[in-house]
Amino acid sequence: MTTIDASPLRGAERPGPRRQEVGAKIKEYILRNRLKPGDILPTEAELCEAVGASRSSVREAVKILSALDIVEVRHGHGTFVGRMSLAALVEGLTFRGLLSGEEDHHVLGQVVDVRQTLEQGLAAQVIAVLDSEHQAALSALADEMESLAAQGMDFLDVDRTFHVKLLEPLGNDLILQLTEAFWQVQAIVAPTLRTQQEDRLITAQRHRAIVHAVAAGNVEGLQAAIAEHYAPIRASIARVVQA
Amino acid sequence: MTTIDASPLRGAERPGPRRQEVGAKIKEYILRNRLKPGDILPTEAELCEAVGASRSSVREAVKILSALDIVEVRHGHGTFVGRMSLAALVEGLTFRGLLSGEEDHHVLGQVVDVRQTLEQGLAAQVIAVLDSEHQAALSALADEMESLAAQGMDFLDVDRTFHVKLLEPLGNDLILQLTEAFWQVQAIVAPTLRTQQEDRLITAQRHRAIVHAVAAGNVEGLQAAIAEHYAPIRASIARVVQA
DNA sequence: CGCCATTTGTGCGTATGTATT
DNA sequence: AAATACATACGCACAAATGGC
Repeated sequence: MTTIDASPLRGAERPGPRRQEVGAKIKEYILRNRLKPGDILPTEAELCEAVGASRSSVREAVKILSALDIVEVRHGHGTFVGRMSLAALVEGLTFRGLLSGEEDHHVLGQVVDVRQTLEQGLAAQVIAVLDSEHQAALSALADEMESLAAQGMDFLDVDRTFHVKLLEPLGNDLILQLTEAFWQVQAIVAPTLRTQQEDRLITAQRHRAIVHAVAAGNVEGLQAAIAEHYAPIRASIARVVQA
Repeated sequence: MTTIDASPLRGAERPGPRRQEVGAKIKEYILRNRLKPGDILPTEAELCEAVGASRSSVREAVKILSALDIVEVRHGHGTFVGRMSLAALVEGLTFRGLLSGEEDHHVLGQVVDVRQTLEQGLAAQVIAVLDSEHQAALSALADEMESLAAQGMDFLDVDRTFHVKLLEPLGNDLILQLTEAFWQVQAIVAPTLRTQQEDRLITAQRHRAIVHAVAAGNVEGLQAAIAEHYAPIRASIARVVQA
């Protein structure tokens, strides 16, 4: 028999809502079988039989797990173990930011705080583990940003790549994903405060200052450069609060 | 008519899965009506009619939103705007940690890295804004921890409160919630590496060192104290990796 | 207290869209 | 091109929980 049981659960218990129970069992199944991202899971019908629940309950449970990127559903193909990204964090924080952004942008300000804290706090380690290869890559990205800014174009993708590359040598996946997540939140929420084009030019130049500080191996200089890099967005937020 | 439309969507489009479309409309509804956490939403039946979808689709959409804590469903009562906590981050990261913890605990190690980076990076601000009231509270918590540790009892709740109180004066909700989220992940995942009782005693004492550094207004001393505070858990992780 | 209306939770049948073979 | 396997969507009926009367 292939019954999936998270816990022995004797006869008449009330383990909460059905979908929660089913979700727990699916997670148990993944753990017990040592499944990795991309591995396929049983079909809905099989899951129904295994956990003893109806399709509705199984579907709702799977949808919750897919929202957390613990599983990934591909229409007409099957259900697979997800890549466990921080997409849920992005969506949740983005919505909070949009909701708060109707008046002030205090959530956006907090996101900027966290980004700056993380990057400044990691400044010493970044300099310690930096190799010439990454340094060259960062420099090239700064060039590209300045070029795009000069043409009045936005450089969102380049900016995102820059901040990821900056922390990549640390070898900490979680920090990288958090960085990208907060970047995405800012990128989605920030446009509600229409930043001037001047700010973009300044921001581009501030990335070069970061590269210089990294190359010089100056920890305090890097921290200062990071702080100045976030100054324009902070000013934009403050501007809205006053108005 | 009370039709909820996120976008004009002309006749025959393919706006992706039904539940996604419905979820977007529900979020739109919350935004447009400036609803706050705790406010009630239309019933499932009303949502069905408003968005023109079946109850199954609406339910799946609502379940996804509830997983992100954007809405909160109370059986027999109704659906409400959620408190938008970071519960989804906790659940996702916890599962990742448990999955990786089957062999090494690299996810747990990354969580510790982030916690330490945040607290060290905020050390200067913490000292700057600290008042005597919070300082007394932290000292009392350190006392309690040492007392509990001496009796061989665990002090999880006290530890959690300590780290929250430490960063509370900063007035940044997001940082506070992230701190609590990562703390929860560590509290759930760490028990899979059975930490010795000695470590608990040491950890309790290290909290007192943090209090002293804060009181002394010594930024670098505080950062060092924070680093040493995380040393035992790091050692436990390293121990498992070797074995 | 019990009763009852409201609302969400669960189960099931069926038809449709999608991808692989 | 056809067949197969699978997820998607809809609709209905009933169960369970909550709150007010």
